[in-house]
Amino acid sequence: MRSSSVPTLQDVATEAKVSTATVSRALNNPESVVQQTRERVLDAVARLGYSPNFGARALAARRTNTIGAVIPTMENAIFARGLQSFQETLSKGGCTLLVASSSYRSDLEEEQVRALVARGADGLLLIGKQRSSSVYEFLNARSIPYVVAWTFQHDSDHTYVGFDNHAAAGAMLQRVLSYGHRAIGMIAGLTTDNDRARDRLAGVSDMINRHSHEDVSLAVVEAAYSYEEGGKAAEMLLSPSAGVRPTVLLCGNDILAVGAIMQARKMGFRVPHDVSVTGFDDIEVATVIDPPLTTVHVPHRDMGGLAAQSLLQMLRGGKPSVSHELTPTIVERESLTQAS
Amino acid sequence: MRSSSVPTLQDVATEAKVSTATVSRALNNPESVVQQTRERVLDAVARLGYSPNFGARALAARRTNTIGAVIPTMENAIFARGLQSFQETLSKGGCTLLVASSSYRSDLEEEQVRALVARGADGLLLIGKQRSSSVYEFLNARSIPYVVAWTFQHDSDHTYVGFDNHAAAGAMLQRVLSYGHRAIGMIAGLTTDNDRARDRLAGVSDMINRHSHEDVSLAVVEAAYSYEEGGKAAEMLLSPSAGVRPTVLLCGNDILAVGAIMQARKMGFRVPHDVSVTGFDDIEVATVIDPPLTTVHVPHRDMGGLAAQSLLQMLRGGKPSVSHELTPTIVERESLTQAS
DNA sequence: TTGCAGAATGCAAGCGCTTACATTAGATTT
DNA sequence: AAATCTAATGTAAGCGCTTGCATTCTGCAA
Repeated sequence: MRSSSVPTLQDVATEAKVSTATVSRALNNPESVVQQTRERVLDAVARLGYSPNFGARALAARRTNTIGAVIPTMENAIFARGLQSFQETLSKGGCTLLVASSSYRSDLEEEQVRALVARGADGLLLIGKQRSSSVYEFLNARSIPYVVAWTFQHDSDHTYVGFDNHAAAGAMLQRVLSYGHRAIGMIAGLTTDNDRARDRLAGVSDMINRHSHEDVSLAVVEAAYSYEEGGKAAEMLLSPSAGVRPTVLLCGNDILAVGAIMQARKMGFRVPHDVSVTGFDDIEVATVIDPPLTTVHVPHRDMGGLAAQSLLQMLRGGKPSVSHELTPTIVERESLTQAS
Repeated sequence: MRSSSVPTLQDVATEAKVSTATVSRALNNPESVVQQTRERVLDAVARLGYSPNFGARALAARRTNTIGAVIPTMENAIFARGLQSFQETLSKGGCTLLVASSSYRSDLEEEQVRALVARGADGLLLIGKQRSSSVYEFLNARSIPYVVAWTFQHDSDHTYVGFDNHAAAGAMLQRVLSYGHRAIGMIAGLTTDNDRARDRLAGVSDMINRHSHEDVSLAVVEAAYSYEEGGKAAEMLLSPSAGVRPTVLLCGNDILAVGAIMQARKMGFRVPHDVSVTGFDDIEVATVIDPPLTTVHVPHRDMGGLAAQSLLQMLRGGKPSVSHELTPTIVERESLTQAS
């Protein structure tokens, strides 16, 4: 072994008095090597402190056992749970996860996709359905499998593992209506470059149109996904100057909802007595805030797990995986009550 | 170009009618190639949709321009801000960030360190000072530079970019005492495998010992870093069966503090009137919760930026970087008031 | 025109690993 | 004991890129 340097496969081979091929096999495919040899090799590995060179391995094997995920943000918990189970399932399948974030910008997303692929990602997890077709072309040209999650679409060329944001938001609106609310405020996520936010907003407004005979009003404010922005949006909707004051604030996700609740309180409103608030996602904070949030529960863990399984399967079998549609449910806690 | 396959450097070279060396230079070192050639090459790259193979590049160049970071968790916002600016600075320096998480377990941390290095990380960001010396040995044997962040230690062999958790927590305790509190409750983070949590706890209790003549009482509960656990801990400390009821809850971080505030409310206490609560970190939620949290502000962004700079410098110059000690400050908002 | 320095480019040797194929050793049969 | 088969191991050819060194251009001075 060249002193002062990192040990290579060759060094291990010399140390164990076998060929590099045998070392490689002993490491990657242990049962193809006889017990005694295997021990000699592992011994040498330990003695030398060898660890394989990822680049070389990737180069030679033409695969990296790495899956990439491009998520919009790591800054809040929205994607954490789903990603966590995605990762767990992947790792059971012998794959590592590489995460990149796009900051909700599709140009950055494309860049990150390329970066992950350049780093050798064998497959990709993409969030949401809105992106330039060049991303798909790029991936297809390299026959890199991918799964689109957090959303769902019928009759598509792509593999989806997600749910219908439009329908789920519509269902929540119906629930809200059933509580007697007619003055609706909605705090939507920024709809630019975010089809989930857009679908949720559309789900609500489409459903309102269906109930138009009931004289329902809708005021919408868009807000970036942070507590603070949620609060600001709530302030706009609840301030006296804003016309008819909503009796309920439907929020595009739980972060916004929590921000809204806190702001409503600061303004002297009691939640839900004076104003109801609903969320979307059902992340941890939804159960902790006072009042506990009535929200749309998204089966994030299932979604992550299924997405990973699909990807793994596409990697192994090469067969085009089928889409999975999950169904969110409404979790009633205490932040939604009868219109006052 | 072999049809149906991903284009390689060779393909680009052929297409541009130059050698592979020239293509490589045109891409990595543009000024070493004459304008006209460069254009021909870039043209060919675009036409072919070429993107370089990371593994091959790493193998040949013996560097990846990748920095790894092993953080305890991605699940909450504690590390988000610091990591964000770490990333930004890195990317200005032409490096990519690879993140792995250790789940607050040092065996996993070691594993992740090896994984990142195997993936070709040129340098590493480590959180906290507690880890097996074999990690350092491993890194040193491979001469991989690393920076230890989120903590600080004088006279150490390692490069630290962080702050003195012990002192900061002590300072907060002093502030609390100055508000007249004598019955102190502390909700500490889990101290196993977490030196920051341990230092903060020790900072508080050491400071109390210094004030022992003032008859100060301290009750401690440890809790995992989640709103819910923070709430449970608060419940234990505030329940009537727990002996003398604390008039203030010092929390190991803001997440715990928010959980504690919410729980205190549920139990019918007014915050801060009946019980004060303090946090640590000053993450976004601290400003949004009601009442806004009095907490220790940690200069996360500076810390991340400095850590990245140090690493970059060690990578370039090879010179051992110096440690940086940052000073947290106490931000007074509304959750801490006079003892009742 | 010739010579020459310096810039631009090409050549080719690896980087550390995997894997098809060749070889050898052991077990089994005749 | 020879022949045959199979399992274990070795040989060596790349994988796609970078880079030291050799070669070929330039432009300019002599």
